[in-house]
Amino acid sequence: MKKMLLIDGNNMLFKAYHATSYGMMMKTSNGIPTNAVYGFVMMIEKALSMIQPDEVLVAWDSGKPTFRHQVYAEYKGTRKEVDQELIVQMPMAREYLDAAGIYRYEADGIEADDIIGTMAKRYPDHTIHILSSDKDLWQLIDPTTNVYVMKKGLSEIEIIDEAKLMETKGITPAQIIDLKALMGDASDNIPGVKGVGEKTALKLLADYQTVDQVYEHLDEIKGKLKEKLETDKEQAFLSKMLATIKTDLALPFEADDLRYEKHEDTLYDFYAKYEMNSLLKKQVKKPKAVNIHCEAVATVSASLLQGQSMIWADIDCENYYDATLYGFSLANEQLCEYIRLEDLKNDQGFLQYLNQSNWITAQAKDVYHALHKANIAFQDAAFDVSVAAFLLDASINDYEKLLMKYDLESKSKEDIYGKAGKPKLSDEQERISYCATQCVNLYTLTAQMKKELQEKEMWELFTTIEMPLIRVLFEMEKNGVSCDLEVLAQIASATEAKINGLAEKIYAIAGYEFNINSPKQLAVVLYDELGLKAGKKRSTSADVLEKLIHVHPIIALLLEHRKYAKLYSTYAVGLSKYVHKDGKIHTLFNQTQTQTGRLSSSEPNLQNISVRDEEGKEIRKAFVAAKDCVLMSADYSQIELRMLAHMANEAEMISAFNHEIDIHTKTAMQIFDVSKEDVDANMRRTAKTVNFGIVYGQSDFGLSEQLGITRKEAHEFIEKYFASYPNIKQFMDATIAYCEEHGYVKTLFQRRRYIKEIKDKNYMMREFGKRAAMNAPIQGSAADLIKVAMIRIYRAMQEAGVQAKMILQIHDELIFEVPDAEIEQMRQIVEQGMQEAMKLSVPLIAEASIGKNWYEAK
DNA sequence: TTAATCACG
DNA sequence: ACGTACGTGATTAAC
Repeated sequence: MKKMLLIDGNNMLFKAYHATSYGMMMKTSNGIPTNAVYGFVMMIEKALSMIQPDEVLVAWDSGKPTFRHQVYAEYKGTRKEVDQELIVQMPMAREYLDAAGIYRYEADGIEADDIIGTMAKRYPDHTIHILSSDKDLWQLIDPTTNVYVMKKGLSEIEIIDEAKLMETKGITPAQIIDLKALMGDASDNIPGVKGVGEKTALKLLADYQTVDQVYEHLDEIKGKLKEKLETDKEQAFLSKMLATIKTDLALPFEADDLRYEKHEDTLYDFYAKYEMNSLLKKQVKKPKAVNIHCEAVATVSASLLQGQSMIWADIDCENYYDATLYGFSLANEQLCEYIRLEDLKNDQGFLQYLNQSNWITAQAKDVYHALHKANIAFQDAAFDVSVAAFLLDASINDYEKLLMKYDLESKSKEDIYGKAGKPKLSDEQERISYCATQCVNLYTLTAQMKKELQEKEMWELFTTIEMPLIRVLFEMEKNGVSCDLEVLAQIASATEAKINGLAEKIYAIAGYEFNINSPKQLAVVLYDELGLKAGKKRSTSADVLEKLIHVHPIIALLLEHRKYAKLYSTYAVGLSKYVHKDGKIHTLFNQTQTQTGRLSSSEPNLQNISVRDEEGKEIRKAFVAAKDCVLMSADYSQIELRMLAHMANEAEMISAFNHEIDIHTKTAMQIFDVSKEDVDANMRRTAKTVNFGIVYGQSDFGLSEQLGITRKEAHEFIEKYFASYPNIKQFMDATIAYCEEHGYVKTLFQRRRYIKEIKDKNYMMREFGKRAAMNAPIQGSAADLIKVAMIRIYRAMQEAGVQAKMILQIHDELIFEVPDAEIEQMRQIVEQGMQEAMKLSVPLIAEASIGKNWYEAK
């Protein structure tokens, strides 16, 4: 017999919401609540795996009030308000069903119960499974129909059948209607008899079976109960009618339409969109069985050393600096071989091949590091599939995701090599087989990706920027930056003392000791113990606390404590853990990480070293130049605003940059309607905030929050801004329109950022999409620009044969370690390289400065 | 593992 | 009526 699963959508979603809405609400990083949908998914997945149905239907209540609602309203007045957090998740739950390929139905004036009742009775040759916590549905139970109830939140399911119903309540399915008629059901808009609960109702039914019988024998009943029954007699019969589920609706679908099969790809996207990471991980694709013959050889066959071959480095999972290289596998369309590290060092053919810039790999930067550590010379790879995949889809930021996206065999690398920091003894045969598989994967991917990059006009970006950049980043990581552990240690101990002193004062005010680093405990102290007025949320973040700084003396102490705690743990102590034996920090520059095309830096992040705060800035004194060298820092002046002026072709702003007018002063003149002489420091500061805000697509509300002014004033500033720079307004509008049409925006170098949120049903998501669309071309083009500059400078340095080294990039800033003798030569190379990286309609200004350490070189 | 916080451009 | 600035990474607390 076929199995049909009928799900009461509203009931399940409500249940899920209330089971998950205690404490901290589950939300996406953009603030969309997802708890109810998450619970809903969990329950449905659970039911699907338990029942293994052939057909599935999720029925929803009518959006418009039904007859039952209207009747009920007469007795009870208006219905209870539903939480906004739940309402926004209703369309999301439907979105999930569509992604999962589960049939759903709703129609005006029809309730879910009646849809379920009709389907249950229409197919006596099916086994019917109903998923709902609504006891009303128990009236549908028969030998081929049972009801599943979620128990204990989301994890357990209880099955109710005829026997179970008799056992627990002592009634038959048909008597459910009578039960409801007597006891009512507030959640289901059934009034019942006032003052009669479940216990009384069950007793009456035990004696008289039905409501009709109860009233026929009313004379046998005594006292208060009799009165109650008499008073609400009409209501009891009305309730019976209301509680009776319809089983004869005309529905525009049949069992065949409900056939269910799992939709892996669309579900993956859904989970990713709403950041349901635990579900995302379970969404594994079935690996394809690939059987590749690959053996370890002493010398690589000649056929693999002609033309383009795939090369996969057999490296473990450690950070590049500590990683172990075992060997390489190579493949072309006919052949696949593996060569051990000790053998390849004697294989002249292979060593030569690596110097031909004709090889293809993935995560080339890691391969460069491995080759370098093994003392093997090499030329750049011709094609890095990891970088290519990232350009085509920025969400593909690691190799496992790449395999997943292209549906290739995926044996986890960690299974073979162990995790970073916890390597395991690997089996050579297993490694060879893994590497061979990846080589074949490279083969599959390369042709496909090359075509796609060309179609999307990103081939130039790929070959002239991203591929050459790999070498530059490799060199920077290898070079590292010297770090003075003594400076860090000094800051650590000084900071620790301040932290302890501040903590004591804070405890004295609070009246007891608590963990100041715990936002939860701190909120209790501030908003409960000290009675400070909480805003919307009981936030303890710095921007909220700053508004309270004059309200209570503890606030200033807390802010200071925070500052030093951060300084201590992240910088003074945190950085020292990354100093290698060579006295240097070797950060990672991630090329395939950000949505906009910027680099990111990690392990440690050297792109967020303190600078705005004077005491924090001291950390920069720990970043020092080698003996007889200086650090040279060169940064672009207002690169994003210049990029915006160029891309929007905004004459007024371009002219300001061409005449070397301070752009914030210029904007202040425009939005305050004053002459240059009348712009004071405060006006310039405001204009600066507006300039930045515009780049981020900020709203008047956001600007008013930022500046501490009224929303109206902020609105006027923005109006003035767009009136002064009309092409910027036009550019922003055109960018959004382009994104809405194509689903992506692009940079000067055709780098794409796909923004699926732009078409989202959810208002907040859509607004976020617009802001991201406005920002990405600007941020991304600036990222393209500095990448070009880095490559040009790297080449110029090679040509000049300097000893100087590029060591850091901080988005609009490059840092070099420069021998004293090369300072002027490098100043020329660097400034020219940055200024001439692109020809824009505004001048690009970059200035280099030097110092013995990073603090001085600014 | 996730949320809150804060450092940077 | 609602909610509100783009892009990152590290640390800590708490589940």
